[in-house]
Amino acid sequence: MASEGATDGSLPRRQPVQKRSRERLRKILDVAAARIARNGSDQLRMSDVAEGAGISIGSLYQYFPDKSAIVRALAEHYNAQSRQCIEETLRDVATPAQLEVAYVDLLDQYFAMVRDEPVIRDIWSATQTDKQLMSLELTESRLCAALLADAMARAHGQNAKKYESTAFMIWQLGEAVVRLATSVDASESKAILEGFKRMTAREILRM
Amino acid sequence: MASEGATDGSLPRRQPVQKRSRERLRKILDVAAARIARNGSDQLRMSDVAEGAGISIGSLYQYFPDKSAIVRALAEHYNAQSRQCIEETLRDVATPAQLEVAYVDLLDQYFAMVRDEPVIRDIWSATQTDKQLMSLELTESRLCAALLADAMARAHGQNAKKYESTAFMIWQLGEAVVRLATSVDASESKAILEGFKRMTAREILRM
DNA sequence: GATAAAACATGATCGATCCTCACTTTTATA
DNA sequence: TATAAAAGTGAGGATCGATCATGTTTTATC
Repeated sequence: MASEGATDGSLPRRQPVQKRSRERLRKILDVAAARIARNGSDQLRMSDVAEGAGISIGSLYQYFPDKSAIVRALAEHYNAQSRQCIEETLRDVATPAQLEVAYVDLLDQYFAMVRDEPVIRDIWSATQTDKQLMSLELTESRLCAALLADAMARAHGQNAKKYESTAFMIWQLGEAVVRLATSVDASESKAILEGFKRMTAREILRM
Repeated sequence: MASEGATDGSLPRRQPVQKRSRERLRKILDVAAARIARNGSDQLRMSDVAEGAGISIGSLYQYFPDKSAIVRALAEHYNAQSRQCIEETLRDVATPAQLEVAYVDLLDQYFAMVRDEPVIRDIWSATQTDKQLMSLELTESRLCAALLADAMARAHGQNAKKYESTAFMIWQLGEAVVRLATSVDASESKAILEGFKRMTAREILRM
C-alpha cells in the first residue's frame, strides 16, 4: 500500500520480505480502515485489528510499532492517492480561465472524496492528538499548496514565490470548508461550497 | 464558573449547595485548565486532577460524570466569555464602515485570545473526538454567526436571513484560519491573517 | 537432506487508566 | 442531639495498549 519506501524509518516496524507477510500488512491496513470507518480512529482496538486480520496481537506489533503508526500509514496512503489527482488536475493549467476551472474541479473532487471516505475525516481528527501525524499532514498540505502556487504562477506569468502564502492559506481553508461541508446537511453544504468558491476564485485570479 | 444553569442536565453531576462544594467545583476546573494548558486535553489524568484539587477520585466523579464533561465545562466557560466580547463589538454596527472595523477587530481579538490561551486549542482538538462537545461548539458557532449576520443586515439595511449562510461560512473559516495562524511562525501568521481579512472583508461588505 | 539463521507468530502478562461502589464523614435542620 | 441529606473516600473491576519469552516456519548454504 503506502509506506513501501517510508521516509520515516519507524512506520512499518519490519520490511516484509515473505509473501505471506506482505499480504498480512495489506490485510492489517484494510481491516484498520474498515474499523475506523465504522467507529472512528479513537475506537480502533489493536485486539480487534489483530482478530480481523487473522493474526495475533504480538504479530500485529511486528508490523506496526504502535497504534498511531497504523493511522499514519493510512494517512500516507490517502495522501499519495489524492496528490496524484491534484497533480493531474493542475498540470496543464496555463491561463487564468483554466486555473479557475481546475480549482473549482479540485474542490468538488475533494469534497466528494471526503464525503464518501469517512476514514479521511477520522484521520484528520487523529491529527489533533498525534504530533507526528500533524506534521506529516502539514508537510503534505504545503506540498499541495506549492502545486497550486505553481499553477497560479503559470496562469499569470509570474513567479510562484509571489503566490506561496496565499496558496497555502487557501489550501488550508479549502480543507476546513470541505470538512465543514461534510458535517452539515446537503443543501447547506452546497451553499457553503459555492460561497467559498466565489470568494476564493476571485482571490486566486488576482494577478 | 460556567454551567451553573447548564442546559445539558449531565454536566455537573451534582448541583453543589454547600460553600465548600462550590469552591471545589471551581478548583477542579482551575486545575484541569492548568493541566490541559501544560500537556493537552488527551494527557489529562483524572487522578492528577483529583490530586491537584486536593480531593479523592470518587469525589471528583461526584462533580463530573466523566472526563469529557470537565472539558465541556471549560468549553462553556470560554464560550460565554468570548460571546460577550463578540456581542459588545458588533452591537453598535450600523454602517458598512463600522462593520468592517468591527469585523477586523474581532479577528484580531480572537487570534490574540487563542494565541494566549493554549487551553482553547486543546478544547478545540477534543471537539474532534467528543460528539457532545462538537455539537456544543457547532451551536455556539451558529449563534455567533447569527450575530455577525445581524450586524451585516443592519449595515446594509437588509434582512439578516440573506446573510445567514455566508456569515456561518465565514465564521467557521475564521476559526480555522486563526487555528492555522497560531500554529505557524509569527511572520507567516501575519500574512495569513491579512490575506484572510482582505478576502473576507470584501465578501462581508457585499450587499 | 541436514543445518543454521532469519523471518514470522503466539498469547499470557504487565502497567496505565477510567470509573464504580460500598462505605464513612460532614453539614444542615428540626 | 437526632436524623437525613450532602459530600467524601479509595480499593478494586474492567479495558486496553504494549511487551517479551518462547515457539514455528521459511530461506539460504553446504
